[in-house]
Amino acid sequence: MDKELRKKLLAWFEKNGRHNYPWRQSTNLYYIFLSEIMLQQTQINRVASNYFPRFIKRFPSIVDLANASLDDVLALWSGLGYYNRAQNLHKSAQIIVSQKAFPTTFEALKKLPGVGKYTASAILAFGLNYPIVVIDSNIKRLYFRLFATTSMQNVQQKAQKLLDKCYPKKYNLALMDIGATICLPKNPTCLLCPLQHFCKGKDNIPAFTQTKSQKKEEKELFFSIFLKKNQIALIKSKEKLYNNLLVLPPSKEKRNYLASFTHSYTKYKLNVHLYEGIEEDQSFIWYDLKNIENAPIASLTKKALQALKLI
DNA sequence: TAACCGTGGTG
DNA sequence: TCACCAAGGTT
Repeated sequence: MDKELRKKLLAWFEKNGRHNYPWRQSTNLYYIFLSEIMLQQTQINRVASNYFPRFIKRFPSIVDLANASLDDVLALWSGLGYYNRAQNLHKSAQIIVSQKAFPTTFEALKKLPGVGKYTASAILAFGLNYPIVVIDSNIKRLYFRLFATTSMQNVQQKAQKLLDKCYPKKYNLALMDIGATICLPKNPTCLLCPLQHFCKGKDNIPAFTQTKSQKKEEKELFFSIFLKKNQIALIKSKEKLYNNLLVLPPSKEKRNYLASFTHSYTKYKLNVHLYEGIEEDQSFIWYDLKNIENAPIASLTKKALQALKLI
């Protein structure tokens, strides 16, 4: 039974797998590593069409990345979100270069900052064709339905048994691609699925589908705008949010109102208000507006500058 | 362990 | 329009 499933899976993958992404056509561990970090909780097309090629062009090798400044890495990451990933990517690159070899064991990979259980196993399976079970959210959803369970322990056991130890890379990529294109969270297209005859949960999809709903929380944010000779005052954030990025200074006194806009992320719905700055601070970093494309800033900051028609 | 970390696409 | 969500990790 398992053998037949694997055969169907591989046949489907050869024909229908998403083979065109650049990191899939390479065995360069740096490419695999970079793509895995970038793809965490991020839409694949944004990575494929923009950020991945941009990074490879600017930092062709892991040595180039390790030697770059954090500001340059954050600037290149600007707009992609979850900026700790960029900082951990940078740190990990430095660790790997200092060790003079790319780690090739699960334990060594998982020690790298920003590399968890999923990423470590993905690098082993996709980069080294190492026989290991890979479980991301796509594969988890697929396994829940295939095995008709909602227990991760159950999934781990059954997945270990099902794993194709001859073709682990293709096997895991196939499951991921089916999860991403067929076994969707809502309205999966079971009729197109090569595993439909093996799927124990296909007649009761909702029972084996986890949903995460979170209540929105509205927040008001106030920032100060200081302008001087086509330069704007920014500060280096030391908060968890946007840590080490350049952000607008917070506004305490609210006198000369300039503009407002909204910005949403995870459970937060932000109402952002911009006021004319009053008192300058020594911590200000005066940044050339015409060079803002190369700045380590978040989308929120860019939106503010756009609301003021400064960029 | 549950909360937190971003953003833009999508139906 | 807006809730959901996308190759998770850290604390």
